[in-house]
Amino acid sequence: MIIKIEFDSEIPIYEQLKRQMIIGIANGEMKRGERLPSIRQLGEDLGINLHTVRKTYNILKDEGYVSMDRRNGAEIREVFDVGIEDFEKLINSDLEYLIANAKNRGMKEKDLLKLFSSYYESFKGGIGDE
Amino acid sequence: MIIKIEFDSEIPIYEQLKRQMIIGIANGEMKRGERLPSIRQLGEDLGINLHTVRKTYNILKDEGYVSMDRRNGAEIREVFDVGIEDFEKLINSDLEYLIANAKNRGMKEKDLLKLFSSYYESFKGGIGDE
Amino acid sequence: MIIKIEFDSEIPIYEQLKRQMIIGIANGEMKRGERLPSIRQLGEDLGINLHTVRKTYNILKDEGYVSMDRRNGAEIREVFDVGIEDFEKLINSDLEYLIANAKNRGMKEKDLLKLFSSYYESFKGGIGDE
Amino acid sequence: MIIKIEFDSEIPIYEQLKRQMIIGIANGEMKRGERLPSIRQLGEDLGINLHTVRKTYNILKDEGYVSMDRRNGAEIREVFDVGIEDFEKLINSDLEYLIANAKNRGMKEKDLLKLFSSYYESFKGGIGDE
DNA sequence: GTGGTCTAGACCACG
DNA sequence: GTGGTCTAGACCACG
Repeated sequence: MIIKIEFDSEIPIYEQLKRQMIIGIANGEMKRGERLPSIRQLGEDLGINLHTVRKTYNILKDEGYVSMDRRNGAEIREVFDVGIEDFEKLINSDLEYLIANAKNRGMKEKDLLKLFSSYYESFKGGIGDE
Repeated sequence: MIIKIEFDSEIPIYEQLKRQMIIGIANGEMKRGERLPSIRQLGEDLGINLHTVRKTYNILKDEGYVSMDRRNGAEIREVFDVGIEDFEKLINSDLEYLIANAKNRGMKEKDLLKLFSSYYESFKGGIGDE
Repeated sequence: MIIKIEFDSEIPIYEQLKRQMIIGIANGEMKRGERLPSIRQLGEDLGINLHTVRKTYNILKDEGYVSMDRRNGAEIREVFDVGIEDFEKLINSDLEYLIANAKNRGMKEKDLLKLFSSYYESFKGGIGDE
Repeated sequence: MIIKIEFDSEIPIYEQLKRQMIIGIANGEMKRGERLPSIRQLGEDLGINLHTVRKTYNILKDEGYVSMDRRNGAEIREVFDVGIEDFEKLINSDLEYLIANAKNRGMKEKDLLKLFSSYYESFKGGIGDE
């Protein structure tokens, strides 16, 4: 899986990394139970500090995506059962703003639904489709 | 239009304000050509610093939603033709992440589409529907 | 409120700090809504790094004890409504072990209950008694 | 006696093992003078490293629960007279923190006492009741 | 002035 | 070899 950090983005590095990993989980590039690279390794590969990688891993752990221990390092969890209710709140607020923006910009409901479905399509075969 | 700032949110105040105004534009609470309250007035009403309000107004101006001049203050523009290309990038990246997250959490495409349409519905009558 | 860090303890500094603050909340030395010292200030006072203090504050925030923002710094929340169910699990496992140990050591139920009540007594007037 | 290690717990394995053995002693599953399984055997049964088992045994020895020699292996001691003063310190600090947390969370003294007694009850018949 | 991010590097605990 | 803790210090975002 290819991860690309934009160093001059206003989105923090740890957040960029988190988002790309979550997308990687959705589209099947990362499987349940799969072992993640070590914090040190990934930091080196991406050219970022290991503390920044750790922060991302810890957030993914808190959100239920990842488990970590000193024996096996970090890995994708088999089930994502943590923080669902927090997620519901988040998605509602994010989605409302996103749709408002799209509508104001003149995007028709039909077109947004199409865009929407094409993303869902691109994630076929990832987690959630078994 | 009622605006509600959560002071202990992790979303910056200027961003909360921006989002709510964009939602207000989408659902018709704010019309094209409508004059916005003065920076000083709005800051006072919301109990926030006027630098913060100015920041929001400037961002809305940069994004093409608002025009500002010394005489008339700020008002909603008649056309939103600025910053479209930035918007395209943003919506694509945000939407991809949002859908990835929803899918990983076990939300079915059908249910997300429904949630999605209900938001679109709630914006009936606002800008973009004329 | 006096906080004392043992630098050669096996309990991490951030955990020592957290525990003492939670005890301070229980016994009324820290009140709901009270402002905490800034991260920098407390780090200086205790002779520890500000990142260590930040870690404690962030944990207390995650556990629902503290809210933080850039305007007011950190403060004790008015209600502690986060993470209750996690706490239930934790207390059960900790309590079982603690009691097993006490019983093995020859401590009688009566004496442990007495110790127990004396702690509860010492927290009279703190949060939870209003 | 059944021991269950959670490999993705944040509590170290040697500590999980120690706690469960101490609980087993309290509830009578392990008796005074009883011989413990060999380090190698237990490690194999639990699927953990034998260094880890050795660490637990050594700690239990240091705390006065277990005696070890080359001939008889490890066994539960007849009297637990070592490390009492350490235990006193520990229980006081742990109990204070536990009760503070419970109180802050809104748990009433009555309910905590009830929980407390139910654990004591569940240990009826173990060591400390003869 | 407040907390947040990021880097850098040392040392430690676990297994 | 893995992640965890702690320190140190720079720069930034928010208000």
